[in-house]
Amino acid sequence: MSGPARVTHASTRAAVLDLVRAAGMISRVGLVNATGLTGGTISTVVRGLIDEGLVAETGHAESTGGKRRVMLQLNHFARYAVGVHLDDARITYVLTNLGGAVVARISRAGAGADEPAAVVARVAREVGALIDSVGVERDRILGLGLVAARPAEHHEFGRAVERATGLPVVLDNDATAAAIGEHWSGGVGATSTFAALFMGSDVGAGIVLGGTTYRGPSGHTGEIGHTCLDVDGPRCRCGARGCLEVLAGPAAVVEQARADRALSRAAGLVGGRTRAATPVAADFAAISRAARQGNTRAVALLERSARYFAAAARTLANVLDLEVLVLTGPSFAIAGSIYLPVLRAELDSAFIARDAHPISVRLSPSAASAPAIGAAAIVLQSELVPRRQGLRLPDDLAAEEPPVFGQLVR
Amino acid sequence: MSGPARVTHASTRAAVLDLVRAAGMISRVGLVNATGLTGGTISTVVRGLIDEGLVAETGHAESTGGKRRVMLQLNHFARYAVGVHLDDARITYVLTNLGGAVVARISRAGAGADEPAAVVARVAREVGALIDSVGVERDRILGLGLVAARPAEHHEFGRAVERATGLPVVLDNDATAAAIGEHWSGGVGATSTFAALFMGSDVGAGIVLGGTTYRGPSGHTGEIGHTCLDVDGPRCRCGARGCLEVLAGPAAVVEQARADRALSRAAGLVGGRTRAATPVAADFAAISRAARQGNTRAVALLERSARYFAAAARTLANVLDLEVLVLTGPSFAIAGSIYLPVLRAELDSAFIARDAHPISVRLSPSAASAPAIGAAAIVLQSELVPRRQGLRLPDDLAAEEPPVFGQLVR
DNA sequence: CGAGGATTCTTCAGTTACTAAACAAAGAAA
DNA sequence: TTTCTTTGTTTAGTAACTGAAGAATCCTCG
Repeated sequence: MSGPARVTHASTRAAVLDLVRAAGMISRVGLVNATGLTGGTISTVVRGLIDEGLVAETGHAESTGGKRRVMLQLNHFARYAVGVHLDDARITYVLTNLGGAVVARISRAGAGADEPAAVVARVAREVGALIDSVGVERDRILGLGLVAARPAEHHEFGRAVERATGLPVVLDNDATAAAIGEHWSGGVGATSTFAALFMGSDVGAGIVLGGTTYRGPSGHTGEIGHTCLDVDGPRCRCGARGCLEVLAGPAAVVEQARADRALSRAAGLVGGRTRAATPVAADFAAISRAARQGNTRAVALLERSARYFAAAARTLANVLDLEVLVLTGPSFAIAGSIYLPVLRAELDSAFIARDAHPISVRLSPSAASAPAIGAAAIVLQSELVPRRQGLRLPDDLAAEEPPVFGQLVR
Repeated sequence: MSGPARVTHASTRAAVLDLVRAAGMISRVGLVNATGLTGGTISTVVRGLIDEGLVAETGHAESTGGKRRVMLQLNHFARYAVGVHLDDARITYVLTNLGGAVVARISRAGAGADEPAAVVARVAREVGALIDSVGVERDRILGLGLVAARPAEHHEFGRAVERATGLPVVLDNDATAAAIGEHWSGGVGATSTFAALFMGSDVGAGIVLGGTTYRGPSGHTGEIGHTCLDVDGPRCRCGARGCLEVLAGPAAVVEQARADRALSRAAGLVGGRTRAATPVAADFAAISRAARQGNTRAVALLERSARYFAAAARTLANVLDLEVLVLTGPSFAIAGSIYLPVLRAELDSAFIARDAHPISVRLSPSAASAPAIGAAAIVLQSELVPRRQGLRLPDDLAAEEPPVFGQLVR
């Protein structure tokens, strides 16, 4: 069905553009070394990028004995992207520039049980406000990334948002988005193999292998919430026993805290007896606050959870031969300082490939908005990187194509 | 450093060749549909393959209203490859043709504590005998795949084998090789995402994602032996607690059986009190035999192990969104019938993406020699598939390049 | 200050791997 | 036989490279 298969100019252009972005500032010779292409090719590709206004020449480097290199930089404010993260507890909006830097950011209460149509209208309104707040022309915005825990359920919603905002919409998983956000924000090498451990209202992992995000055949990748950590443990909603989610997920932590009268009172848990609309995230935050203020029962509770997370992270690292593990998402934004040392200790002492290469465990510098930033980054990628690379391979089935994430809807 | 970056004719040629191999028999039009290339391109690529003697025209298909399709097939006996699997207990040799079909196969005792030089000489002799047994000319053999549990330790050994046999040698992990063997032998779709759960003297998993084998940045992929299944479990040699290997690996099963006097006697365990040279595999086989003959204690022991394996397999499937899981390796060749139903039940009831797509769990039809077959398949791949595809990307470090598996040494 | 080397960047002819489209060949249906 | 369908080949054209020559810029040293 779809178009030609050869690796066209488009992919080279995207690779060069991505190098310029990743490097921050680089010369044509630098691009020659980094890509393996010849100077002539780089010359023409760069000229095209400059003509489009995506890249600009910005001064010169020091001479190394001959002509000074002309330095190139991304023209950061040439294009923009919107990222929206639908969490149960909150909806986070960011507007980023071409470099993935956040230009504007707002956060509002979650949608709860509102009518879908009302939510669409609200999202469109809030996206409009976000854009207007910095006065960017609409035609400079490449699109809108919409990420959530179960993106497949938001397909129609995405279509509606597309109609309401007039922006092309890309759907994806929030954990995957968080990983892409980390990758895009630098800090992790361009070809690195890493996972973003995500904790929001639920748990997941975004996976990037050798610089390429891995989504799996049905987009259900990185379900570490259902990593088995006790074959005889309590039963999980997935049907199995002893999953990370039931043992140590945010909902489990909150439930355990609520069962502890003294802790409930000290932390001022809002959930209490009654099942409120979106209490897990709020209560988890309250427990984390209590822990940071030295409440030993809160600390013990979170450290217990962290030990389970550490075991799951180790499993993940061993299976995928990870180089980097980043903790992101709203819940890690709050409680990361408690989880981080526990995970680090586990992976330093028991990562199987540690003799071959170290594994770096760190907390995202922007954990709370990482999924939204990633959502915007996906838009940037899907606009700047070619849709499919390489040959289309068989399994010619695909009469009814499955929903594809991380690509523009329609 | 290394060569050009564009996707050259070589990769298309390899893709077409691989399609011919995978399909068994296919027409040019079939290749057009499968690749997305035009008829003209397929025409010239196929002509090249026929000229090289790798592909042959073999009759016609029924007409569908017009000219009958000329069917193409791999010229199976145009080239050969040798696969060698170094297990602690046994060394397995196979000679396969271009299609990956086993032409000759021998199996000898493991090397134990023999001198490396002696082992090299022995391997070279036995490879020679293997080749001579079917009278294939040396120059039709593409190379020798050498797979083992820790391939990095066999680098020098591989060089020596290369010198002794005169064949180019490719090193790789045995679990990865087993996965490639399964992939190559068909049964698993060309673009499928699957894992080969491997049990020999130890435990591992070979991973193929969307048709591409995943080796990780340091080749330490699929270490499911160190999947955590009990955060408070017994300590493992990797430094952690409750790893699959200590809870349910072959060595653990054998140890548990030896502690059971009645079972030891019934199964006739050779290990007994003393630590013999390579008893684990033999004893594991004895336990499996006893279980198949209805010994309830042996059955209970293996089923207990299977439950742990099932939990680890579920974790793996959930993280990678697997479509297929194949059990391979010598130990599954013997005990697969006991493990298979337990794993199947677990994944049918608790695989998180099961609503999106089914996961098929099956036993390899050639579990015992799968790693050796895979080793040969790696040679076929590394000869017929281009080294690197796409652009070489940055992280320009790599002054001292790390050892690369799955590619020819030198 | 100006020649000569070093380095960076551009230009341009040539190559490769494709596509598109016309054409030829072979069989089916009428 | 004529006409249609399908398969496969040939040919001219094109995109995206490479390689090599040349232009531009800067440094150094007499």
